[in-house]
Amino acid sequence: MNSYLEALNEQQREAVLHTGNPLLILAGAGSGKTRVITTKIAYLIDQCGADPRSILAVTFTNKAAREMYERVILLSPGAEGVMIRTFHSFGAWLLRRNTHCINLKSNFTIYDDEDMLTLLHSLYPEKKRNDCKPFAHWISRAKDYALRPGDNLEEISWEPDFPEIYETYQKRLDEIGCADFGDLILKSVELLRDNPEVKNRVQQRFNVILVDEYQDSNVAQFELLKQLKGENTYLCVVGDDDQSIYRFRGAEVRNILEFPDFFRDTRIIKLERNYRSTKNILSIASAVVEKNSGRLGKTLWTEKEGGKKACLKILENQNQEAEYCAQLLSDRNYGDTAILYRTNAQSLAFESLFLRLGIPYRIVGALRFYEREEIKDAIALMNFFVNPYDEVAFRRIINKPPRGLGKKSIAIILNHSYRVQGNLEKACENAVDDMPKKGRESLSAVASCLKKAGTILGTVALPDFIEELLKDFGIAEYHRKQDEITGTQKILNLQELLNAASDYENSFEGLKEFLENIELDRAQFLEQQEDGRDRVTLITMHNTKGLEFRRVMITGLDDGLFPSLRDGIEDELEEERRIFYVSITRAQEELYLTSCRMRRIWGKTIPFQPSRFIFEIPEELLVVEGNPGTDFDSFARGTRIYHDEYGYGTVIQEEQKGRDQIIAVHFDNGFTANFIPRYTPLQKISKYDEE
DNA sequence: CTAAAAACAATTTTT
DNA sequence: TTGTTTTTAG
Repeated sequence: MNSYLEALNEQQREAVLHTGNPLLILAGAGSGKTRVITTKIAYLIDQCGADPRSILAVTFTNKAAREMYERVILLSPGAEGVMIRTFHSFGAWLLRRNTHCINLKSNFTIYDDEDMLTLLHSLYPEKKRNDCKPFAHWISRAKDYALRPGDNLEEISWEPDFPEIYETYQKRLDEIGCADFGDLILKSVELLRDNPEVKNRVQQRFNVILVDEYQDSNVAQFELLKQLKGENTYLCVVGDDDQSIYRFRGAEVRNILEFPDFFRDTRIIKLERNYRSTKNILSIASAVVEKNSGRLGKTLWTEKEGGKKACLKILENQNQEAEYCAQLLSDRNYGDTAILYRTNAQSLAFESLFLRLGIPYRIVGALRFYEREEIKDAIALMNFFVNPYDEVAFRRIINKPPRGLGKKSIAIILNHSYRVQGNLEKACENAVDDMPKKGRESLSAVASCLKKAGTILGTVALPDFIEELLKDFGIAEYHRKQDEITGTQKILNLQELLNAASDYENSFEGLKEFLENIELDRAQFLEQQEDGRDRVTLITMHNTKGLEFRRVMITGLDDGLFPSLRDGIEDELEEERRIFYVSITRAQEELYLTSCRMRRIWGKTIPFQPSRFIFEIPEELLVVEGNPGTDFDSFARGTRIYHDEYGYGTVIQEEQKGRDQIIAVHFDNGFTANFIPRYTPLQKISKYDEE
């Protein structure tokens, strides 16, 4: 009967069985925390007679939510009604049901970062789009910290105009009745705070709240939790301070550190047994993360003694790096291998080589489907149809393809919109007569297309409806032409979008649901492309959270790239180190590290030194291939050298700093530069070698 | 208004 | 170097 409890270790079982006061589970990497959460849910339903509908589980990504749901159902088929969502998706769910209590249109659209920027830009047309970017960023940050325009925003930005711009932006957003990502959380907090009856209803519904990846929650999300927790709500959060890697996005480690202070009598359970990695890999991870201060401190242990040592390879450039990984993959163990990198751009070298060699791969998260022009166009069109108040969508679709409706026409339509409470669809209809003759016809065509769409909806399957809409608006034709000119696959991508729509009901509600899922779960299309084939995973370090692979290759361990090291602030270095920690702990058995001496960035070749993190790995756990300091030792003054980019030159100065020799080279082209020969490919040449 | 030319940013990481 | 935004000329 309690078979799934028997599969747990003592701490895990304790965590599952715990009831009453709030519970904080500090779960190290690979300690089976997902198993604990899923088992806990199943146990509550099966053994404690909890109503599945009264359980809310919050995860960090939609993918994690889906996986958790599947695992729960596997354990307990009766758990179907349990709600497992991300914070944002939960916020959207809550707000949709209560738009009347808060200034949101009933069919409000969710704005992503790009939409935010478009709206800001439209409010400040005299500013360049790029100059609006920092403000969009600060607004997001402010919302992460649950700060509204009236609050003290000095922590967010010193820019004197910021509070006013934030206020203007928010005012306009509220007028349009739309929500950006931050609003999904913040407006939820405000909804519950200001509407006791709503709060009561929600608190009655959810008796149990579980939060996964709690270390990456932000202040606003913590506020939301406080609002959601009623007197009798059982609250359980699971996290690992060592794996907090989203501070740039407002994640606040203090949420986990101060959780016991806010919720009195919190029970803390640590899960320290690691089931994933070998002892060697775990020792490396521990040695690295121990360099951080300000951690709660855990000691992971495992029964998997020994294991292979990690292997570090120093390479000349990213092409060699890709070749090295390809070599390692010659054993064709694709499916259990992951190649990790810090920035998405680094995937390129791997992709082109693997394509050439026929190594099957999949990219997680990169080349975001939803960010593509044609997809955004299609979504904007649907959004505008659903929500005619959506100015951002309106601006995107009104003159695409070019139909003679530029700045002037938009201004006229916007003017009209004020007379119809901002309804831009009606404004289009009404504005037809005011149009200069050029735009008149095309605007009336737009208006009738929208009307026609309204009559078709519900009569045909959703993909057919969307296809019709795209055709009528000329979007399909526009991108077909683009495809012909530039050889892209925009039409194919649109087809993919249509396919995804077939899962939804052919009604207004179905369309709305489809749109919301797109906005909140952008990864879902990419995952649909998975065909179960054995493939290498190419993935950013951030995206690997929660995943594991038998063999992991961490690439680009170049100082400045990883750690990223922008201003060298110590705090940020600690976060980078946690990213390294997360990356290392993805590996079950084998760990490979690579570093490049040179890297082409923006068409320029930049020399790099090995990441400082490499030196934090205990020597006895690491095998180094391609010694970083082979025969580049002595560059005496006067030595002639050749450099790939700068050409021929002479060493004019030389000094020893620690174990590195630093030389200054005066090139024949007049340029002078400093190098550390150990890390820079310089050829020593004799005079006779020169032409 | 559109299309071509010029200017300019981009490499952190994502809901 | 690339792709995108802004300026300009028609």
